[in-house]
Amino acid sequence: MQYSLIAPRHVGIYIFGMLAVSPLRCSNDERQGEMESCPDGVGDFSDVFPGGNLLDGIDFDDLFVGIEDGDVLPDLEMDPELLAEFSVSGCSGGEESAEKNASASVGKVEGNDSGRREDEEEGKSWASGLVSSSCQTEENQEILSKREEAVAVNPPPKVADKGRKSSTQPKASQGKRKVKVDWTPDLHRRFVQAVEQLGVDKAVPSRILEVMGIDCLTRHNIASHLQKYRSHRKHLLAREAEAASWSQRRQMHGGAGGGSKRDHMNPWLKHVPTMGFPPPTPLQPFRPLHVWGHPSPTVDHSVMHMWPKHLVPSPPPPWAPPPPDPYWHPHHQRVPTALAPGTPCFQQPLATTRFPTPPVRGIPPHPHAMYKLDKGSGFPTAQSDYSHHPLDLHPSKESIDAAIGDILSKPWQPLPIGLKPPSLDSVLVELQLQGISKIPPNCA
DNA sequence: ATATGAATAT
DNA sequence: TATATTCATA
Repeated sequence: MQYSLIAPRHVGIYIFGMLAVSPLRCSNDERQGEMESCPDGVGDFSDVFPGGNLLDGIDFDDLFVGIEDGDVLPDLEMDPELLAEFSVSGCSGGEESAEKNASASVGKVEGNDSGRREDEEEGKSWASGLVSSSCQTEENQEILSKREEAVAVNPPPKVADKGRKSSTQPKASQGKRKVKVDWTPDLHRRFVQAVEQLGVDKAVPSRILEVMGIDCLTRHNIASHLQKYRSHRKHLLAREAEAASWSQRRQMHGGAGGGSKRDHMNPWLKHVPTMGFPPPTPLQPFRPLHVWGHPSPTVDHSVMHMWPKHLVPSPPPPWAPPPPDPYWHPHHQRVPTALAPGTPCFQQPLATTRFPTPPVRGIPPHPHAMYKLDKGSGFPTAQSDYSHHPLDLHPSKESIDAAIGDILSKPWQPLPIGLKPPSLDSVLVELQLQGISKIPPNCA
């Protein structure tokens, strides 16, 4: 069940408000049939406030904001007729199962009541109390549902109601509250599809909206998401460029196969197999299906498989899945390293045969694959902070010393993705074998 | 007048 | 943090 943290909280808030003024509630009473949003957790406080303490979960500021809004509490008295009307007016009130259909939960009641400045969602974001509305794609597949809270109840404008902006209706009753779109994986997938179909360069909000064909979304929703998408893409491209540059430098200097003269001169190049590194493009092991960016048109979905349950590491080895992209989708991957059994995965590209085991120390195959060794357990933990500089492939003596000091004192280890990192001990042994004496005392 | 996108707010 | 809103401008 996917919630934005905001949504259920506010829902709870208004439920709380309702409880104070009205017996109307989402529970096993006679309203159950109409309040179809209940099964989704709206009425389940244990869902909303896992801690079990209702009061703790309430943001009274928001509550007061809602009350000040003036139309919140009165509207808590919902007219069953409106609900009925709601349910037949195109958006089903039923809740889809969260794991099957992406549902965009919608939470926040907008405080801004000032004059309408928007256009296209006029008449779309009519609200209803504590019900879920859902949007469907052209294929009639339920993709997005906006859950609206206890807000002003306004019947959806009927088709003939095109002449909106009836200036006679000022604002408050216009039920125009915008809702927060939860960009679920499914929704995002459609977004990316649309963007790619249009071409990344030509993809502008309005066109994307068209292509996506989800009329619950507004151009602004898209624009906001697009902004983030582009930002991420930029980030990603920079990373790949950097990785490619590393790869290139390695090729230029490393030479093939057995050590070159250079290898003798540079202890950090010893034992470095030339082809021993993953491709610059981070093909991550246990790659989750939904990642930001492009939906990998090159990925053959026929090789996609369900990771055998009995092979799913439990707990997953810390070195196996580097954070998919900590910059990007933490929301839907709250536990990036935890792989639920049955999670569809792309198979790791032959880590044991294509890449050396054990891995080579000291030279980053990918500048951002950083780990640090836990001195207690000896296990590495993934580093999501990209600010650490990778080691220079061909460092001067000084930079070697600096790097050693840096690595061992932190100690951050740049490692090939998907490979088991060396233990701290083995690093120290290696350094000693190489006659490197400058091991910071705090690492011994 | 309106769509866009960066900046900023929530 | 993710998404919404504002704001400058094209």
